[in-house]
Amino acid sequence: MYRTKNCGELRMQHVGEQVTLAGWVQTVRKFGSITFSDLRDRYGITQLYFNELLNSQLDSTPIGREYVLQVTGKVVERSNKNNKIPTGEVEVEVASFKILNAAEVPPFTIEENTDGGDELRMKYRYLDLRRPTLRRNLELRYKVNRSVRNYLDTLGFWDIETPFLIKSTPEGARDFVVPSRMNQGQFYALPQSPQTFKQLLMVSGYDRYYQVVKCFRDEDLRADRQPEFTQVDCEMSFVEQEDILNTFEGLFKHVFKDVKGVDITYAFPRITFDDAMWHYGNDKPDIRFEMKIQNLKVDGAVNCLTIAQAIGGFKVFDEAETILAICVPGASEYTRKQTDEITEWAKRPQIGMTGVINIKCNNDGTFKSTVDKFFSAEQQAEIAAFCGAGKGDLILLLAGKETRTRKAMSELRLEMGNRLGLRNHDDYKPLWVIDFPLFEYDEDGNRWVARHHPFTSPKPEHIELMNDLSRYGEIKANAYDIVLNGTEIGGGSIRIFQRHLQEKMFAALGMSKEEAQEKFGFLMGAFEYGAPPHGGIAFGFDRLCALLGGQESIRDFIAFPKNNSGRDVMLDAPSAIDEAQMKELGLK
RNA sequence: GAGAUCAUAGUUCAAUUGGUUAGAGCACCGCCCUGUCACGGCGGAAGUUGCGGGUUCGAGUCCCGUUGAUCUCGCCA
Repeated sequence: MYRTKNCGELRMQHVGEQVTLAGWVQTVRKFGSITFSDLRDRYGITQLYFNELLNSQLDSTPIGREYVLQVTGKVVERSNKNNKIPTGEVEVEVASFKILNAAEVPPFTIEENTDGGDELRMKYRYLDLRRPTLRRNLELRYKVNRSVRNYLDTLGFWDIETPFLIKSTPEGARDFVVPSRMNQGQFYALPQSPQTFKQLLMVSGYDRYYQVVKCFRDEDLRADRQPEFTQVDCEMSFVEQEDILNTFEGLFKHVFKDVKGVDITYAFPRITFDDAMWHYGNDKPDIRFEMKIQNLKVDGAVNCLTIAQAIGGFKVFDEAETILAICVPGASEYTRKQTDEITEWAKRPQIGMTGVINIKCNNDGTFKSTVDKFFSAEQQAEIAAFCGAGKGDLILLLAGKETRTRKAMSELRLEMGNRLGLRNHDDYKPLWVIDFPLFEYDEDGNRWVARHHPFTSPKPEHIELMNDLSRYGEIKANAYDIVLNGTEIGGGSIRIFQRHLQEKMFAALGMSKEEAQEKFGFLMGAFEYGAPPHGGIAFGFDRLCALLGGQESIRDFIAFPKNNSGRDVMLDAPSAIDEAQMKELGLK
């Protein structure tokens, strides 16, 4: 046995015991004739004490950072205790030690706060993973995983694996493909999700299925996106939307309680997609703070009369399709510099507005705005009243095309939430967004596409509208997202389970009968052999872990992540393959 | 496909309007040190300023190109 105890477990109660530890040398502190060293493993850090005798051995066999060391000695009470670490009351007085493996000097410090940059840490990921920060993240991930499995197991869900080498489909994200050697010139695709398989499992009668499973999408990346990522994929039969929302709301409450000790006792708020867009400008509202969007004018229709009554006419407002406002509480004292900063922020190409109008509702009841020329004090008071602004508040207005302006206002709201410190990551405010549109119009492709995916069922009362192309935009789906603190962490739908409706759906998406048969014949065939009503949901597992860990980036919650360009900088993948391999695969 | 920011010692950063021999912290190496735990003291080594071109008497600094990184928009059913 290499060790009798680990580096995190020794306490006062162990004083006097003879122990053997094995781990990595974190630091060496030499004092002439005695030496202290910290030994680290996954469980913690234990101080080693080399007395005068042992110290001379260190001269002949020196130890350095990250050496793998085995020591045997007696646990003793420290004369100077360290209350910063759990083992800080004791130390091991080394009687003998053995270097199990020497180590090069690592390229960055392996401590709580490393001095290494992202790229370097990725290249030496196995070293970065020794740091307590990363270790805690992966531990959290494991606990979330276990908690999810425990909950679903209790409810009788079965974990069933589905294949990774599958067929490429045209809809949705770009597929990763894998050439087939035995079928030259043909390719498998890696699944974007196990969607069709889990539906087939429902047809097979496995009415409660889940899987913690890798999914693959060949799209451009972000801090919270990886080319391969993990989903908690679930599906149930003989359920309605209500059953699914209740079941998985329960899952979230369980995980929050289990992993974070957070008790959410109330029912998650539910908000329709339309309301979310109207009040927050997006379909994943951050409801940790209010600051709801005020719709002064939308698609040319004026809701706040005053804004159409500018003195001598105000071109910016008159010509705008949409005018939106938010009321920033307690910000009326913002300086010119601060409001300019906000304007500059809105003018960045990613936001794309030409400016931000502000009205300061001063504490003395007066108004000061960038549009004093166009609106009298009384008129500004009316606008303030419409926006629900009181003394001391700052109203920010954006005007322009509906889509762009709403999107920009959504971003501005979040930005102001950040500036005011209203987005505390310890504050968990989950909600359901429901009643998503079934279709959305794809401007580039000049066609209607499925907003969720083509297996999503329209609301029964809206099926009729599928016969009228001009009303596609009105059709709502039995689709829902779960949103946490402004991030979509899961989404799902009640599925289509009848062949005729599925055919109708494919036709609505502009797919010919032949094409639908070729791509999804297996699914429609299955629907002819007794498919039960079913529906499900999938959660972005990496994102959920990052949120629970209070971080933006999912990378440090994945043991071996890829960088911004989808590269594994440790392996240096992807890479070229040799000529012979190419030939064998029929690629050359 | 696009925008922003960045690239200088092992590492994290600095270097004034373009001006002497490119500096500092940490890490590393050597010597000293019996209670440290961010140990301390003294000394030392360490650089093709990502790469290629240009402007200039002179470029880490300005310009063009290129490669890579981070964040974002498009994209991600």
